[in-house]
Amino acid sequence: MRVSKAQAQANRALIVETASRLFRERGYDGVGVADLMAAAGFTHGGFYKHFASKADLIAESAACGIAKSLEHSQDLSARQFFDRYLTRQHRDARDLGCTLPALGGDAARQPEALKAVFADAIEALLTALARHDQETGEQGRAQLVGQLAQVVGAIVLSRACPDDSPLADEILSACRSHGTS
Amino acid sequence: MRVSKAQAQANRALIVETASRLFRERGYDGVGVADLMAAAGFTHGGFYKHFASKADLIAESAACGIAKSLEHSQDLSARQFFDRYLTRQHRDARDLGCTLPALGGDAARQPEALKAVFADAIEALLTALARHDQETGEQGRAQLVGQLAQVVGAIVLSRACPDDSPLADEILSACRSHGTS
DNA sequence: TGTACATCAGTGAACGCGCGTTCACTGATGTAC
DNA sequence: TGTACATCAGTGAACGCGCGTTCACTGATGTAC
Repeated sequence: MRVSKAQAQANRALIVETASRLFRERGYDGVGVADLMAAAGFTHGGFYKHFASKADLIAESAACGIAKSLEHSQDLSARQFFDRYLTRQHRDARDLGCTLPALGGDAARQPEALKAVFADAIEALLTALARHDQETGEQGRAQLVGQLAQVVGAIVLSRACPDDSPLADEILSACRSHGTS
Repeated sequence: MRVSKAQAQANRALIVETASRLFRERGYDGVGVADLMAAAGFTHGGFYKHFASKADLIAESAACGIAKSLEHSQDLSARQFFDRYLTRQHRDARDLGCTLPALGGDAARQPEALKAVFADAIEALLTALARHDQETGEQGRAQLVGQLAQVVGAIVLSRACPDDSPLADEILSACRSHGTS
């Protein structure tokens, strides 16, 4: 059942995107190669025609997830970006949300190659946010780093609380109103 | 090889403490029951004389880890606590550091019972920090929540960067100097 | 343009391995007399 | 206090299962003539 080159490339991209979503939802250890391929509509054997190993896909899916986040932030000021970041929608949609709170904790235990992807991702996000804030000007990079840390921490802590927990909502709203760091 | 009641209780506590350390370092999926029991100096079979399941131990080890953090914060002001939080030592010693950045991301994918433990932990930590800040007084709870989110996020992001990454250090120092949220 | 053949994306069975959990067993501890 | 027996913490082999990875195979695609 060979498939056209264009189709194969599209299928590969679909696998990466599916992986990015599933990993964010269930973690790197929570998604098997077979799960993942089935979710993308394939059988597991074909996986190794596209990737050398699961670790390779993990690195690629992290880059893909962050690229999507950057697209979404394209036309937002830092303030707008952080305000959307600290919503219940973002908190509750792990699979579609930012990769940093979803997998940052896991990245710490992964190979250096993946950590490099995360470092590049953080750097790219800071650059994008700084670029759209040139009008306000006074926002220093250190302040931006501090704000990013705060919103990432807020999502991590809020998600660690039970689904109906008042604390989960309090964490988000407390950081929303004190977002000027 | 029966063992005295006191010894059995001490052994149980040792298993919980060992688990708390190993989980923080390698994550819940990264430590097997056999690994864990071996690290505590036992064979794996005895595990189920102490715990009904791995999930039960996970919940208990999280509570244990946070209790240790609270002890350490006992005589510190919020400012002192956060300053120690944002050090390279803390960043590099995952196994001995705070449970929130080490396992908060994983907790999001764990059963509600564990999330309840995390929510209680966050609440207890906020209470402890507020108590020692009554002298300064002006520190509102929302501000404290914001600061906690920031330091947790800073450790998560810093650990997600490669070991020798300048960005990893920059994140910590940026949050240290802007810690007044 | 049409034909013959090599390529290779995708299939699904199979591999060794480590996981969480169970179980028959051991022998020192705790208890009843 | 001393003896006989039940208890149960800890041992280590075994269980079924799902994991990442491999492999022989299929058949449409791409290529050479």
